[in-house]
Amino acid sequence: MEGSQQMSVTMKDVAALAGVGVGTVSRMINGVAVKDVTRRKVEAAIKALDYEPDAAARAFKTNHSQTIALILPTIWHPFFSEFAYHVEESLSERGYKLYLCNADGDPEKEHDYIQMVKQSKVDGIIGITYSDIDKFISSNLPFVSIDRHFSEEVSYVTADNFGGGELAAEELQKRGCQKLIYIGGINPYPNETTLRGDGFEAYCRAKGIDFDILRIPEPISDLTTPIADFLTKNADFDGVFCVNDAMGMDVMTVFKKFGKEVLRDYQLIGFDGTRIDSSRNYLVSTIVQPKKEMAEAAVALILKKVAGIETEKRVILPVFFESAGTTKDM
Amino acid sequence: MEGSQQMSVTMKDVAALAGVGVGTVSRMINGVAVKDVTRRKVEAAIKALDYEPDAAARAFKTNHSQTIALILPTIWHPFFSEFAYHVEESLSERGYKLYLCNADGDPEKEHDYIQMVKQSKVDGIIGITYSDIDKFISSNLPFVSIDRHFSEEVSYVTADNFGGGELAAEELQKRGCQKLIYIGGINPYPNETTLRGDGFEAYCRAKGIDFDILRIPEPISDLTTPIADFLTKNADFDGVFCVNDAMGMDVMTVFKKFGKEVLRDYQLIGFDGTRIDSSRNYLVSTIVQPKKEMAEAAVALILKKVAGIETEKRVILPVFFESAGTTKDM
DNA sequence: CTGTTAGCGCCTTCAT
DNA sequence: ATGAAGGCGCTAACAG
Repeated sequence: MEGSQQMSVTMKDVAALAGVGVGTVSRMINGVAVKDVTRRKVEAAIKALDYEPDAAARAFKTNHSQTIALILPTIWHPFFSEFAYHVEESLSERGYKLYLCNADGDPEKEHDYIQMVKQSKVDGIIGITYSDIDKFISSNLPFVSIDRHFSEEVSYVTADNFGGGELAAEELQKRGCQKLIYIGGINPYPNETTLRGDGFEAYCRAKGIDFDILRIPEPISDLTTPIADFLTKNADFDGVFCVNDAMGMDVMTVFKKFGKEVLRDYQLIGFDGTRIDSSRNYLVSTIVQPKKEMAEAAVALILKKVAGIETEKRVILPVFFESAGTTKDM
Repeated sequence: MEGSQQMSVTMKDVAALAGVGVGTVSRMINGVAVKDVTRRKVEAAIKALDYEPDAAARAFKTNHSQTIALILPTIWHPFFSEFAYHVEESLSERGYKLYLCNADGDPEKEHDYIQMVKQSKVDGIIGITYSDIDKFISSNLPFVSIDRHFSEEVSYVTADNFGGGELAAEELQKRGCQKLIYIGGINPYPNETTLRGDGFEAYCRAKGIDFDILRIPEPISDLTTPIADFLTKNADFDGVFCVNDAMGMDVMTVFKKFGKEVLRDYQLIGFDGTRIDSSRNYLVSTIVQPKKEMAEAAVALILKKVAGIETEKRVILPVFFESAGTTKDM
């Protein structure tokens, strides 16, 4: 680091020092063909002046900010933070920046955010939204949705939720469970997670497995009451599949109140593949969503759209099972 | 939503329709006093045209992007993601956007990021960096550090780590522990977390409590070996304090291999206050860092600096204890 | 209080 | 392949 320049040095300064026109410098920066001797002169000037292109000016001029907005319910949740981690990594490798937007599941906040990022000339949006947002997305702003099917215009990336539900039922069955139950939420905005229960149900029916389903209306403030109700009619289960890991952990806590211990009285499988760290174990046995692959697929899609390239309408990625202490070893 | 305009409408269009000069429109947007009748005309025109100011143009012109960059090791970690959540919330309330930067603890990536965000005219940086980064921060870019003391120029926000260490020892003692141990890491870049062990040690000495300390060099790839070594000399402990919750969970796993069960054979307190969700329980008994308050303090500091206001050099926030299943009830 | 105007740094024709 | 010049949308300084 030499002396820190007071005023920022512009392309004009570089051009002057190199004895060329600003157009030439601009072309160089943008990787357009330039004669070799010229290139060297300009490069020397850039280094001498410690010139850095002004990203704000370029964004202004080109209407491209090299920025993608990620809108999600809350980064404070392992699934979203892991997903966001991979999105950010993938974007930064390509020279893109990331706006982080927590919408808290609030449609109004989501709308405000979309307005805000539109004004900021973001190049595109990756969104995990559980509310009805599609009408706010103008068709000319590239948008990729996660876990949510919008109109025909919008591409989306999702894990194989239906297959994951089937897989969960199968893994419980393989471990000797006789009576399975599924516990999930239900809310007015349909989303792909509903398919987890559907897959579970389909598998049970196909294989003739005894099962039952509990869908609790969201938002869920109290889990104890609905579960207590449910247990009066279904106390004999020995295998539990929950719509996600967090629910699974809560369910275990509630079951314990009713004298049911995991492993001793039942086995449990969650969904997501939640862990607090890349090097640590899953919190419960779980159907793992391939978050890294999903993130990379989302980034690939959005950048294609930014570039004006036609993309596939949807990407469905496979899930897999990981045992982690709430199912028996085989 | 009316028809979507093809071309973006500019201030000039608004001015023309309202029959005023562009300066007037600009002033209005920026909240400068305007005569009431004029204001109404302009507001009408804005609504009629569905005008939105171009944030990129403003950033270009003013050199302020209303954006703060948050640089942290990885968002994929509950402490950072909770912290980031509150930072984002606090910023968005004030009309600021947030660039999320995962540096992975890599000094070079941190450096690249600082370059990148400088070019993008971010207004300031909030950084949680565990590497030696201060030399890259030019003094004219507002910077607030978390958990890390840099030069005199840089303000920082931190929890009371020393007091937290004392508190952990006290809570273990109150619960009847006779022989305490501390387990933490140690690395060449000094940071505030070291104070947790120091506070623990100070309390034990002051109260005449039997204790021992294990500091494992980072990065820690294997916890079993150092703990096995340590246990040969210190098998009789009944209270454990870990530098953070994640370490605490790992330590419990290792102890189990050696036949030591938490609660039965020892009690354990971690640090951070890790939970996967705002409505869920802590993963272990823990010294909770007030992440929301820390985030708000960091935002307040950085925005003051952006505004050119003198700020306090450091903010130290109090911690508190929360029991969650790895300590006995009292 | 308000209209007019000069750029901010860069990209992009348009000639050359 | 390159230099010159216009203008992106906005703010701020200046005149009125």
